[in-house]
Amino acid sequence: MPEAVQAPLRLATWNVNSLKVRLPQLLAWLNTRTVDVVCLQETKLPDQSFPTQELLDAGYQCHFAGQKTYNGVAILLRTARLGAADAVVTSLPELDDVQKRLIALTTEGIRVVCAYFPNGQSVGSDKYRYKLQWISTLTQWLRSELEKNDQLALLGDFNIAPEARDVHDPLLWEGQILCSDPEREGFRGLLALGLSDAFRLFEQPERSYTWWDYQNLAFRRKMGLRIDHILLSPALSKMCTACEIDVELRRQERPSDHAAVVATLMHREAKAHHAATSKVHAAHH
DNA sequence: ATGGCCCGTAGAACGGGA
Repeated sequence: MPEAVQAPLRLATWNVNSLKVRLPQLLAWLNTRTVDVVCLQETKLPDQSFPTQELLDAGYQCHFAGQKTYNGVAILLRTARLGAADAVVTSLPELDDVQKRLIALTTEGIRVVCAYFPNGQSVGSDKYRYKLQWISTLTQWLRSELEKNDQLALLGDFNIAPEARDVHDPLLWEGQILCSDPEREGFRGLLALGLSDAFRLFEQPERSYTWWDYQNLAFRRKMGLRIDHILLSPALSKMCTACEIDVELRRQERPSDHAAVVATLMHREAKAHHAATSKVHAAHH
């Protein structure tokens, strides 16, 4: 009797740019996609205003760290698939920060870290220095988290376009905020912890981006940046079978300026079964 | 050719986003 094939686990990240405005879209999205872990950024809601009941009705338990007007992060867990969350933290332990930019929890043995990196505003500004400091603090904290958890996923709005191919016009953006060398070094520092950029584990279409300016018909003209990412520890990278940007969210009426990124994880047995099934299909064509 | 947004907090513009 073959072992039952476990369904894939889907992890997603989406900067909603106000959860109050985007809640109907989020609920519709959750209804049509099977995503098990959903990381949200820029909820812009104090905790008492978080739509816990609506999301519970939609099948998700909520963990969040919010504030009025700015920032705010959340992790939603699909209750039909995932049990209770452990070891929830709502800030970087080493950083005394009023800005709500991080939440982490453990579910099914996976350490899920949801991050909203500072934007930085402009290179050389106070906000830029804060951004670099924040990234450095995150990196140090993740180093210790990885010692305790070999299954770790870092998802969120990194506000960093790692390479030229992640930018619609690399010359225009060269050295600018989101693309400067120190920011990109920060991104590489995260990879140096052993994390992999899930999106780049696979062949991807050219001009794949996750953010487009609301102005200048940027979305239609494919003038975007890839700044939202899913980074996976080696143990999870091995299980990753797909990573995609969901641009449908950006096509809708009154969209967030960000698209979602979704990664699929399968256990080895399931992956082997999947590969075998694909071969059978291929043989038929 | 140029510039054109959106959100929250306001209760009119403005700061922030990226």
